[in-house]
Formats: sequence, C-alpha cells, structure tokens
Amino acid sequence: MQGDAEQLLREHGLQVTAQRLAILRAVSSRPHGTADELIDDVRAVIGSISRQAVFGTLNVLVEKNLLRRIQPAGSPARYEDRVGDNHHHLICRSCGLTFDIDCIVGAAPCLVAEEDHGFEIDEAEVLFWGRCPSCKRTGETDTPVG
Amino acid sequence: MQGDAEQLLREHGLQVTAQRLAILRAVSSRPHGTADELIDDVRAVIGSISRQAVFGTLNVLVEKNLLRRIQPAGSPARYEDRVGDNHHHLICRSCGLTFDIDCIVGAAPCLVAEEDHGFEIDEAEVLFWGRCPSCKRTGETDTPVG
DNA sequence: AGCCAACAATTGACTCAGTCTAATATTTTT
DNA sequence: AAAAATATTAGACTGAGTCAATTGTTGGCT
Ligand SMILES: [Mn+2]
Ligand SMILES: [Mn+2]
Ligand SMILES: [Zn+2]
Ligand SMILES: [Zn+2]
Repeated sequence: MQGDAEQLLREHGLQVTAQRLAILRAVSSRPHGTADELIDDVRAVIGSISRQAVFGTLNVLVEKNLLRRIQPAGSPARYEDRVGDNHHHLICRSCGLTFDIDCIVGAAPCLVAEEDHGFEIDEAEVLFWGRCPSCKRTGETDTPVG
Repeated sequence: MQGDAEQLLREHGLQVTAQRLAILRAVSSRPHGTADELIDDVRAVIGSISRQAVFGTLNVLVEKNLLRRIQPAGSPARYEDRVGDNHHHLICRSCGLTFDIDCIVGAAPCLVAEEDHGFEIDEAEVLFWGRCPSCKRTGETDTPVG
C-alpha cells in the first residue's frame, strides 16, 4: 500500500490533499496505530490537522478499502494499510501490543462455522489474546492502553 | 449457570441483593444482551435500578467468571451466562443478531498462531461476521444496532 | 433481636472515542 | 479565472462507560 499514494487516492475518486497523504504515510509507518496516535504523528509532520479531518479521512479510506480498521475489545479502533489479505491479530491483554498473524488458509472466511443459522458469512475474524514478553516479565496487570 | 443464583453469588463471596439476582436472571433470559437492554429488562421486573448498579454488577460478575463479556466491533458490550466453555460467535453486520457457535476443539486457545512472538496466548477469539437471513432479505445496510 | 462493619446501590459529574453540522477553504473541472 | 465539487475546520453533541462521594443494605456476631 505504499508507492504513489497520490495515484492511489485519485484512482479511488478521492481528492489529493496534504492531510490525506500524511495520514496514509502515518498509518503505513505505524501499523495498528489508534486515531489519536496517528493524529500526533501527522501533526509532527505537517504541523497541524483537525481531529475530525483525521477521523473523516480514516473513515473514507476504510470505506474505499485503502485501509483496514480493527476494533479489539478494550481499545479504540486501530488502522493498518495491510488490506486485501485475510490476516489475523495477536494482541497483548495488558499493553495492547498488536502483531499480524498470517492466515493459514488465505481467503476469507477462513474457518467454517458448524451451523451458519442461514447467515451469509463473509469473514471469520480471529483474535489471539495473550501477554507479550515484556508484560509477562513485569507482571503487568490487564489494563490495555489506547 | 441457572439453578440457585443466590447460592452461586455466595459461593463467590458476593452479597445477595435483589439487583444482582435480577441481573443474573435477565442475562440468562436474554443471552448476548447489551447493558442497556438488560437495564430495561431488570426495571421491568424489579421496578427500578440505577445504571451504575447494572454496570458495576456486570463488571464484578464478569470478573468472578459468572458471566462472559463480548465486545464485537460496532456494538456495545454484550453479556452471557454461558461461561467455562470456549464457544465462538456469529454476528450479523446489519442488526447485531448474535448466535453461539460451538468450538470444534473445545479448549482455549483452540487455534494456534504460526508465530507467537513470545506471547503467552490464552485465547483464540473467533467472530464469524455476516448477514442474517432477515437482513439479507430486506437488503438492510450495515448499521449495527446497539 | 439488635449492632455494626463490610459491602452494595444511588447520584451526578466526568471521560473517552467518535459523530454531526454549518461555515470556510482547497481542489479540480470547465 | 470562475464555478462546482469536495475537503477541512471548529465546536457542539452523543453513547458507552467510569469515578467518587453519599446513602442504604446485608449478614456475621453478640
Ligand atoms: Mn494487521
Ligand atoms: Mn455466546
Ligand atoms: Zn504487553
Ligand atoms: Zn441481521
């Protein structure tokens, strides 16, 4: 999802703005970052941006499938530019540290439910929960950080 | 998790109150209900209860493992009294309708990540996402309801 | 039965993450 | 360069939940 971000935006019928470019770059250099983390990153680069511009842009980019949003329990939403595959996530219950886990199957839905209750299932989302090496060491308690 | 709720509370070192009993019964008769739904249910039965009492009780019951909390993206937390197994969930993207999906393996974590990054993984949470029969029919758009 | 300490419920303010709206500014088309 | 389309901003607002102080209830112990 790197390369010509400008191109990418245009291809999806979006206007090219400094804010959007900066947001794309921020997501790319901080995978699984929260909106607030990304706001800080973007401000460090382009000086200033409104909260709403960031939320709005993240929304439109997710909608256009240029970004993916994950919403793990106890955390604000996180964003990544690794889209179009069906990877999963490994999350530390204490500090929220998040890793990508490659899907063994590849395509979604990568697991089948025994009983589908008539649903049209399009995804099997898998979240591996645990404790990261550093939180294990320090005996950190369960207070996931945003 | 039915039977003598009073007993159950005592066994876990919790005082028995009308509120707690009513909340337990409400969760049991509305699996995967949200806090606000449960508040309504409880009020219909015992007349009145504070929001805080419900949130507080749900918290302590989850902590003591008498209830389980699930937090699907785009929905407030949901509660159920089916604990101690490792079942999964099937959720409608449009209306939030939620079903239990039995785990094929049984014990958690029921899936192994290819790379564990040194984590101590205790759970593999699986959420099957899709569209329920009724939302399929009416072509409902993706606006999960609380 | 009555007392008391521990525990629970209520109230109301507050937080966090995010949305809505109207006004302004920037991009893109013509 | 002007107009139309789209994006950004500021600020009020919402939903879901928490925090802290006060009041009320429960249950163990004389
Ligand atoms: Mn990822
Ligand atoms: Mn369930
Ligand atoms: Zn950690
Ligand atoms: Zn549905």
